[in-house]
Amino acid sequence: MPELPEVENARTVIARAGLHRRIVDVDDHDTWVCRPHPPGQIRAALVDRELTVAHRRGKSMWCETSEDGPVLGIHLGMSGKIVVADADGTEVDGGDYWERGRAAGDYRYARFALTFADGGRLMLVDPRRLGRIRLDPPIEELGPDATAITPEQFRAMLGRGTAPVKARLLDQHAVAGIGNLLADDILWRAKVHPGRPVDELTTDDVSALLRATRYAIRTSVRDGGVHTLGSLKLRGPDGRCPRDGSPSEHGVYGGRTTWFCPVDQRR
DNA sequence: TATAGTGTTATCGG
DNA sequence: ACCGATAACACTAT
Repeated sequence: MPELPEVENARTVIARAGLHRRIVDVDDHDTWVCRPHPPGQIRAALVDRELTVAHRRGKSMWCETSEDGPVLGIHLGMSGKIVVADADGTEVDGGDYWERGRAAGDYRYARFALTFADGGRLMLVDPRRLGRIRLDPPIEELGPDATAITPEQFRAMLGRGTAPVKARLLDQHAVAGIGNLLADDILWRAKVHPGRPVDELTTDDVSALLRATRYAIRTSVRDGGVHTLGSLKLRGPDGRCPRDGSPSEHGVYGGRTTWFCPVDQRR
């Protein structure tokens, strides 16, 4: 269930195991995941080419292809994973990132796959089909990547409007790469209430939010996931604030369940 | 058995 | 036109 760190891991899986291999077949029959492309369109565009570079911005990935081919956009959605397997189905890379209880070689949720000349495959495995594969994705519509955002860009991103700050942090057009758990961690760390309208943030709030964003993104990427974030302790009916031990509260902001400390994070 | 969910986007309303 | 809220997508975990 990817946040930015897991997407970066997936990008490295592609970079390690999916580049410079001739594509001989493409399974693009899932027209929901591959929308708006009709079946066969992505296949026709990729067969006999290779992936040459794997990029990431926020939670979106894209690969350049050989011979001035199209760009292949990959988004993992909420349940997608990249798995590279050998011709016999043995996982070569990405296979350690998997839900419990799956039998080895069970690719029933592969929604898209590239087959290489040696029979190996690169798959988007995605039970919920919330992931997305498309040609020439509109990367330029994304905000600056959360790992590289400058203070000026950060201030501009929060800038105008009446949106709850949590909703703005989740807006991939404003800043790319902050998901629900990272947003809660950033707000908790900065001691800002998730429902505060962005145009009511003080200069100190903005500074604290920038520092918290830097910290949360850096440490979660370093740890390979968001599982080490302190704010996770806020979640659930028995959730408590790791700083002061007070019971957490929750609500919906920006359409997502939000857990916060009512003592630290006042309106 | 019922409900919520680490994401995005089309659509609707103000 | 801009901004924000909501539903939908399909399956799993609790």
